Amino acid sequence: MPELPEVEVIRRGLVPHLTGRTVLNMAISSQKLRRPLPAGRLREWVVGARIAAIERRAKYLLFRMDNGALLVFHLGMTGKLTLVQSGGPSRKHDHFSLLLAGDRELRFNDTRRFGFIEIYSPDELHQDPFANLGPEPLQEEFSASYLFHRARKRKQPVKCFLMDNRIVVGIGNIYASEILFAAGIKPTTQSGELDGSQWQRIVIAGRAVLEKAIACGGTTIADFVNESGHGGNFQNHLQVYGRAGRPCFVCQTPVSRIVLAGRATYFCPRCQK
DNA sequence: AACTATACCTGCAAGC
DNA sequence: TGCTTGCAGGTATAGT
Repeated sequence: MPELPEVEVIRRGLVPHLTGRTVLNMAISSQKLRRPLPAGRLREWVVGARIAAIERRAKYLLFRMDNGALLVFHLGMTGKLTLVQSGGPSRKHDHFSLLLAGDRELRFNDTRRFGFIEIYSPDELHQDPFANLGPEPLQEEFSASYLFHRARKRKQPVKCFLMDNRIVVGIGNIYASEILFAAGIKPTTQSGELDGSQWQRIVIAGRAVLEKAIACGGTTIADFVNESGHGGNFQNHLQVYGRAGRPCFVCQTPVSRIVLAGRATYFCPRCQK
């Protein structure tokens, strides 16, 4: 479900409500998510602590607690984090909740349970838990020269390369197709064959697509909702994703659908070279 | 080493 | 109607 824009939309929505709040208690379901919930350590480091800041790294949401611990959420495919009045009815697939000062409750709901929740103590943070991740696409380090060097000699399709979080984070299956359409590059192109100006187009298109998606409140295909339970509307701006057989908005050629590394991939065979 | 297929889950739509 | 099949926004791991 959520790629970088959706996680960022949730983060921005949570910040004004949760920053500075104290966690009074928590509820944990017995079902495991992608990993088992670290119940004891969550209780130890989160209950009674105050949320000092809410950040994002890649598709991870990070809650910096005032005791120095880091609470990490990953939403997987169907994870939702919503803020509700405390004591509201629980729903199917609710797996975790934080009871907050001020009668609010943060609920983690995840149908497919591909998401997870992790907690790092201050000691564990001496080592960066995200050291294996590539740069953020909205920061300077994501540049044509960086991509050109990382892609050298690689035969991997550029779409798969952009979805590798060791190369660059936050770009998932929807935005990979959209970015390559905006850049005018065919998703099957071997990464190592792209030149500097093509990478430059990918960098520019990447930032533009992701920023516009954030401004639109994210993409809701089936079930993405923000912290208030509302969908986004970038699905109304998608150029190729999910549009197989329908005319390209630019040249009217039918949009193609192929499968790369097991994932549906959409492109315009005329606009993308 | 580089790349792809698979596994993890539930729910939904399409086809028979 | 009811069954089966395929597909879905992520990513770690196994296999070639």
